[in-house]
Amino acid sequence: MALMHPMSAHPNRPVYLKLRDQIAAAIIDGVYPEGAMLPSVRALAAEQGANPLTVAKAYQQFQNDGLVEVQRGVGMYVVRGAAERLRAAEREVFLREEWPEIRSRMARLGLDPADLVIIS
Amino acid sequence: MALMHPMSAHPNRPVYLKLRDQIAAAIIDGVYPEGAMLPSVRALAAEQGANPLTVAKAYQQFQNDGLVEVQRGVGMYVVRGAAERLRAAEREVFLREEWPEIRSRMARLGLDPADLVIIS
DNA sequence: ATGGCTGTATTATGGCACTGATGCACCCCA
DNA sequence: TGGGGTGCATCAGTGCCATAATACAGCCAT
Repeated sequence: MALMHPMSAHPNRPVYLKLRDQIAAAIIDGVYPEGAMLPSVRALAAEQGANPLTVAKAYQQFQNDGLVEVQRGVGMYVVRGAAERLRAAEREVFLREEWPEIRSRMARLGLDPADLVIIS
Repeated sequence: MALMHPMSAHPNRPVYLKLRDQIAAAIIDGVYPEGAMLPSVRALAAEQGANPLTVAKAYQQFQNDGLVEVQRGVGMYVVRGAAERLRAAEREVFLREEWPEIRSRMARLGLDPADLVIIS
């Protein structure tokens, strides 16, 4: 039988959002440490097979949030405390918006988080 | 600070997908018991403030999966065993595709499912 | 100072998903 | 045999996304 939730998240999630999530994860994980320079829009675009403008759109949100600092003509740098602020913000959103839905969904499916902790 | 995941889960989730999830939940929960007729596309559209076609698109997937039976000119009916098949299928997808991502995401955020079981 | 790297602004274009309005085919019941 | 209820097909419109081609402004090492 065909699956029912081919995409509970989003199948056709916009590229610039995927990039944003990926970069955010990299910052939190320390792949791009504080003070380090992010890959240039052109470099990351080439690496990811995307358009430089699309990468710029992903970067845009980070400077809006003050997580990266732009030095025109030089590059974009991860500000101090960015990783922690990012993680705190994500955690906040996760607990408030995502986790309740996940819980009720699991309940409906007859699953219990306690049981799944062991598995993975 | 602006949040990071304005739509990590579903901000702009298409209406027809929201409806599909909602209907699937209703079937699993027995709101629409086996053998019962689903609300007509027009009725549900009016109730949800959506377009009849959008509702039809949501229903479409259920007939593709053989979970509902169509009687032209009459209505759509929930087939026998639909709830259980639906729940099994959803559970399969959840465990295989969603849960791993949730786990790694929680790990990145410094969260542990075991701790959150108590909260909610 | 010049070439090469940064990010950024502008404009245009194609594609695709979502939504909407209308009309048709079908079935049941009075 | 009508009338009102089904689902369904077609066509059109709208908006977002992604791409593209340029061009500009700033910085730096050679």
